[in-house]
Amino acid sequence: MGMQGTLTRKQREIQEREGKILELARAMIVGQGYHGLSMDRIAEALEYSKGTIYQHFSCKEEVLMALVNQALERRLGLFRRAAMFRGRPRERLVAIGVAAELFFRLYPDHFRVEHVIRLSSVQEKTSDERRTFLEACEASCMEIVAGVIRDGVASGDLKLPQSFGPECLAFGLWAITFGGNSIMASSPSLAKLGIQQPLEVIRANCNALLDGFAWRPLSSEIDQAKLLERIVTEVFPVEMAQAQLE
Amino acid sequence: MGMQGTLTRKQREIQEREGKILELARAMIVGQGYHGLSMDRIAEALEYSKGTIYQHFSCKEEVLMALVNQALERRLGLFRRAAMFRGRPRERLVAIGVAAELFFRLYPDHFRVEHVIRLSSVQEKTSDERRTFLEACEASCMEIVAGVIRDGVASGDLKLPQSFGPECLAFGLWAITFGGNSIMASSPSLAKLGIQQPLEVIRANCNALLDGFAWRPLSSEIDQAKLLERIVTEVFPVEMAQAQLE
DNA sequence: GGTCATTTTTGACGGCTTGTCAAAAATGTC
DNA sequence: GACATTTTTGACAAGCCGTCAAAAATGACC
Repeated sequence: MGMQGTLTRKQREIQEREGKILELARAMIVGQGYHGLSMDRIAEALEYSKGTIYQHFSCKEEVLMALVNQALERRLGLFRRAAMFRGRPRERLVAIGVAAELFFRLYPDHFRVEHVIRLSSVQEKTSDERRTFLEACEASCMEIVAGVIRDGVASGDLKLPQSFGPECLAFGLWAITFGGNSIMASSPSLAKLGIQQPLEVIRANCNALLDGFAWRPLSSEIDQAKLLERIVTEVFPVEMAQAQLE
Repeated sequence: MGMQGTLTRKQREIQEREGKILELARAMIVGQGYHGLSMDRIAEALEYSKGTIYQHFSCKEEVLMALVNQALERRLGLFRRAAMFRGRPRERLVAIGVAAELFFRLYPDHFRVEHVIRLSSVQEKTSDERRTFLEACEASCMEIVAGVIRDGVASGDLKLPQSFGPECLAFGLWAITFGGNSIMASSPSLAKLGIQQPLEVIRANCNALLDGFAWRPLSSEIDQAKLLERIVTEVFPVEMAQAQLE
């Protein structure tokens, strides 16, 4: 039997099946939460036996973790592109903020899945490999943001207090966006609390946080609408078109 | 049979048992996550039959929701006390920040439980009563914070941009603290990412956010150590002693 | 004390889940 | 076509949730 690429037909078949499993698993989680993810039902729906499914993933948690890895990888890609935006450091950081927002709007399923895993007890049963991948993604994201912040300091636009490293500010932005998105996803009555456009509010709060460190140019010194326009057209033209449709 | 208070002996017994169930359930969740919470094992450990447990809570989710209600009530209490701190509005807000931090440090189990419920699909199966209680707690917390912010605006210390209500700022603070705590609880390698003292970092970021809106007095104009000292001794003397011991 | 309606408790049960593993089927090589 | 290897299968053990008829405890009344 001839080789095509480096994989046999069988191996390709198996890879394809793994994709189908993950696809279905994500739909299950998004539809009915982690509780709704059932290995039995995956097997039934895909018309394989349970044993076959367990050949791919040694347990339920492993399936979830694989989904999370996909999600983190995807976001990391958006961050990487955003960080390459041509502009002053603070503007590049805004671009990363747009990336985070796009991730949430475009792939809510991915965010949902990430949200689920932030209960340890799930992580504990997963393989070292996937766990270290997760840590690596987290570290990379952090590094991208901290890098831009360092650029800001280097360019003289920003001066951070003693004992408050770039990572600390990166953590603050991370906390706002992750926390904000989490609350959005889990507190359906936000509008009743007076928050009509949570994503815009998150963006404004991030801006205020940066203003708090007097990072130049201040948000008031920037034409926000114009900047967003530039970011979208230069970095995320395709994604934004997609987001518009929803 | 005489009455004592307004409850019969039996009714008191039942109430006590409910307490024990919740206590045990919390320990299970904290120890092994939501997945580790088992009605069967509760019944076994408490030496009652399952039916009896189900007399108290109609399903697993209801148990979890009861725990969350306890937690939210507790935090709301801390917030209420903090908001009564005597000082300028911005200082009162710092007091609320201390309350949030204390809640996290003193009752990590409660936070953990709250964290678990922020995956919907759990909420869906719970009773209306408990769900509305949760919403009410959330609304009260929001109202307390927004109230202090309004005081800041009224006193002239703070000027918010058009179309950015007090609730929006409250949401920002909520997002930072909830997001920060969530990340802390689920990302054990924070130190590797350069965050040694996450709680202090959260506090600093909150301060920066307020500085971003130029809320007077700015954090640089305040003797932070002294202010914290005052808050602790005036509002949370007991709690702080407890926190110290850990 | 004894009777009896009401409340409370019990645990076997059905139906679902995860994860295992020996046996069966498919595959590929010679 | 025979044989070694890989892949798939599905019955199985063990665990879970939630139900419900039957059993036990309670308490009011005589």
